[in-house]
Amino acid sequence: MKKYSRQREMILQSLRNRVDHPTAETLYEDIKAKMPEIGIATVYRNLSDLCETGQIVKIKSKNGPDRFDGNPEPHIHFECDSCHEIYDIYIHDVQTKKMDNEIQRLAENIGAEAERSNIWIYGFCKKCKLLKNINN
Amino acid sequence: MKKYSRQREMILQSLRNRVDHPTAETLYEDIKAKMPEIGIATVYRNLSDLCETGQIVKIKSKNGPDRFDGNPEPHIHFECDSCHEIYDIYIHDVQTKKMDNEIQRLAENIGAEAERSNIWIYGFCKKCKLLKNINN
DNA sequence: TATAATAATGATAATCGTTATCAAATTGAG
DNA sequence: CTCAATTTGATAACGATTATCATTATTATA
Repeated sequence: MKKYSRQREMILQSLRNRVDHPTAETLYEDIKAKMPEIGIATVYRNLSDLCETGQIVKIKSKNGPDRFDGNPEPHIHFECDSCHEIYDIYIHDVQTKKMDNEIQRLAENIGAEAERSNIWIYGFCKKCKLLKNINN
Repeated sequence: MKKYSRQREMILQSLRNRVDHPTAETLYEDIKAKMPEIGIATVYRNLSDLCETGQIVKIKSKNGPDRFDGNPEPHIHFECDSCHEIYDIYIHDVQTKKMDNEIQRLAENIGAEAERSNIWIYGFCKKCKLLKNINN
């Protein structure tokens, strides 16, 4: 039976209080400020647990260590080709439903049943797009 | 200046001759049968090179080592929740264009410019869907 | 509230996938 | 064919993550 732990709660809250998608290491350093006795293994262990219960989401980075997303609600990720920052894109229900239908039809192409989907978009973020235009 | 190598060619062809998405290790074992002197470092090195030139694509697996896809043409990946097999979904030009427009609009939500996108669908593949129905 | 069972922790060793190093072999321009 | 540049294969090193395990924290129950 699963027991409460101060550390797990702290890890969850720390992640939820951020808008970015930190690595386990970043989160560890962050938490050590408030909870100096915490160990890195505890951070990895709980991040895994929280993923399994669906409270957070693990993100496989193109290169470098895994990242974590404190928002389990389905949304789209955008990664900038220039600054490599990851942004969330939220869409309204109508758009979501449309997207889901499209996804479902795509799965049917191979006789499969779609449960979830994961969409990544790559390109230039607002900031880097502007910088690019200034320098040209 | 880039030079030809028997090994790189063998790695590319071996990957292209498969319909699955093998790990570097699997590919290495596969190639050793025909080219016993090849080293694992050569496989990793060339897979990286081939990715950089866009001839193949690296796939970040949810857990376990990276996988490689010999088909650089844009397509959608489906991963089965039950057997974890990865399937390709190809879509026709009309569907692709529609999808691209949708992606472009999504990026505009955060003021970004979409260059590429990557879509993963999860659920039950044809085979596992059938098995599930039989057992219930 | 005290006890006891069980789960979680933190330190650190071990593991895994991948990359770096480097002497020897291969490739290709002249 | 020669020679410079690139690639190779063996293996050491690395970084991220997981496993181990004695100690500590949590919680059900007396």
